[in-house]
Amino acid sequence: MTSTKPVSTAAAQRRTSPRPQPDAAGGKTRGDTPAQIGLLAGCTACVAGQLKLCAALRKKTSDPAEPPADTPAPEYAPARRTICGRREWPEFVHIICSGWAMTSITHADGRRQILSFLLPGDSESTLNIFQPRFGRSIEAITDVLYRRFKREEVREKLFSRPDLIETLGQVWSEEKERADQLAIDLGRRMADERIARQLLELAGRLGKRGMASEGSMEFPLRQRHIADLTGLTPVHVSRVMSEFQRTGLIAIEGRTLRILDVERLRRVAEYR
Amino acid sequence: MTSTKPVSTAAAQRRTSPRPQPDAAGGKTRGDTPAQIGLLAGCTACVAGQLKLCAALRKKTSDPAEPPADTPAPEYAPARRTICGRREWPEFVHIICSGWAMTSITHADGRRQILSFLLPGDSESTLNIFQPRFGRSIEAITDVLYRRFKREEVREKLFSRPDLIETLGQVWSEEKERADQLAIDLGRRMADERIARQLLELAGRLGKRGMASEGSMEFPLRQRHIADLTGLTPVHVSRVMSEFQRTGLIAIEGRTLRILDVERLRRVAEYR
DNA sequence: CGGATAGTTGAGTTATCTCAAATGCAGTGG
DNA sequence: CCACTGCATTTGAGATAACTCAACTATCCG
Repeated sequence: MTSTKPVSTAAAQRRTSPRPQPDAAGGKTRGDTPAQIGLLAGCTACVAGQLKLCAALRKKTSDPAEPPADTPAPEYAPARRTICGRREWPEFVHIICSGWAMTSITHADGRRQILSFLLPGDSESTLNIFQPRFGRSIEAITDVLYRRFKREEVREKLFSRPDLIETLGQVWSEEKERADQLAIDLGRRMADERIARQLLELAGRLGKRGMASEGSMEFPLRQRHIADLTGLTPVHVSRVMSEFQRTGLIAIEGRTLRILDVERLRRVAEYR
Repeated sequence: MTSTKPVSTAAAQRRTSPRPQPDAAGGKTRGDTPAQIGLLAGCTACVAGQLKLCAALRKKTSDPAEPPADTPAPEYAPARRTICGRREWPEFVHIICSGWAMTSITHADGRRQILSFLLPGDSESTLNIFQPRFGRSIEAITDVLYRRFKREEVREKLFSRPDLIETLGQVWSEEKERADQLAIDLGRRMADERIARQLLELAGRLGKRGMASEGSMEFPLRQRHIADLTGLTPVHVSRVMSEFQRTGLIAIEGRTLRILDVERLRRVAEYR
């Protein structure tokens, strides 16, 4: 891969996408730089996908007519920046507004396991609300906008608003489902299956957010990211993905990934 | 279990502990056979460890003086029996009263991943409360007593009792933590590390429940179980555990496992 | 242009798997 | 009480998926 064509980086492509639309869900954007406001268009994606945790937290009551209140303004993190370090006591619940991020755990000897990629609307883990843990870190993959909700405030809201619990339950559920699937992948699947599954999984999640069409999607991940998610080596990821491209399953150009043959990719993903 | 010695099955040992004490948290035991009542002493373990989900669900209000109500009676499942099949729509939230069980996912081709061992006080997954999923199954490892709470009722209670949310949050949190740790183990650790860690983990969980002392514990797991949890082959598990025994890390007699050298085992568990 | 990061490819290594055979042990039925 | 069956474990030998090391290329960015 890595075609010889003049190419397009993720950043470049993002800059060419439609302009601001001052945040469909009505959040405050005061104080943001123009670039940041541009990124905020991602909130549209949150609302489009059924990812309502952020929206739910931003309403003071369950009355949908009530104007948004006490919403933390989005904050900006450039690609690769650590949003919450592993030695940092997580005082906040983070929700991604736009861009890609990830949560991971890193060993003393450098081995790293990515637990999840975070897309717009995702939170690092609802676990954090009740019992924050050391050792996990949140890191921006692309440029990212995110909101930080104070843990204590979230807890208070939770106790006073039953509807929030329902929403939280959905989010929790999805989160746990993905964690379990990850465990199966890591424990009982071959490298090609793992990678195929993660590509399909990502395509699905992006699709829900209107961030993918016709099997074509932004793909800012380095092979190192895929390796650390799937428990493989970057070298091996390279071999497998090259093979996928050689056999016409997928195509990668610049930072765009296209799934050329979903059916066949699904077959790879499901049966060894 | 079911050893030749008249002794030391899980059930037998539990029966020798202080008498039924008609269930510390006050649950009804009417209708149980004597054997089942014997097993119920396990509830003591639940209460001893800070595993209060079951206890919390069994109270009608948050007032501790209120007598227990509408508690489902414990049900019995012999070893190996499937408690909730993977094609079964999980209408209930299951909580283990005594014995060992497990949740797992099995592929079409037979590969199986155990997601978690369930000890007294554990639930298959709080995920079930909000969005039950197909594909998972719950299976008894030893003889087991468990309670089935109707999902709908649990939900209702949840919305009306904020204190329950706090409890649930704790359980979530622990559950997710373990799921994440499992992912790291599977993705980024060697076989001996994985096994050592699981042994320590189990020792810890049993310890909290007063089911282990001096590093000695009931150990009803077949090597197949360990293999399916750690993503290894039974053959390889055998090799590693034999090595552990040969080098004096652990000792296994009948269905009892003793950790002989915690320090060294920890070192194996943490640094490759 | 130079330096850094990302990906590709080859060659040799290794952790773990597969297959297979042998042993032990528990439960069953005669 | 014994032969028989089935499961769990052990052990050996050979196979393989994935790893490591290393060199090379491509791409990005100042």
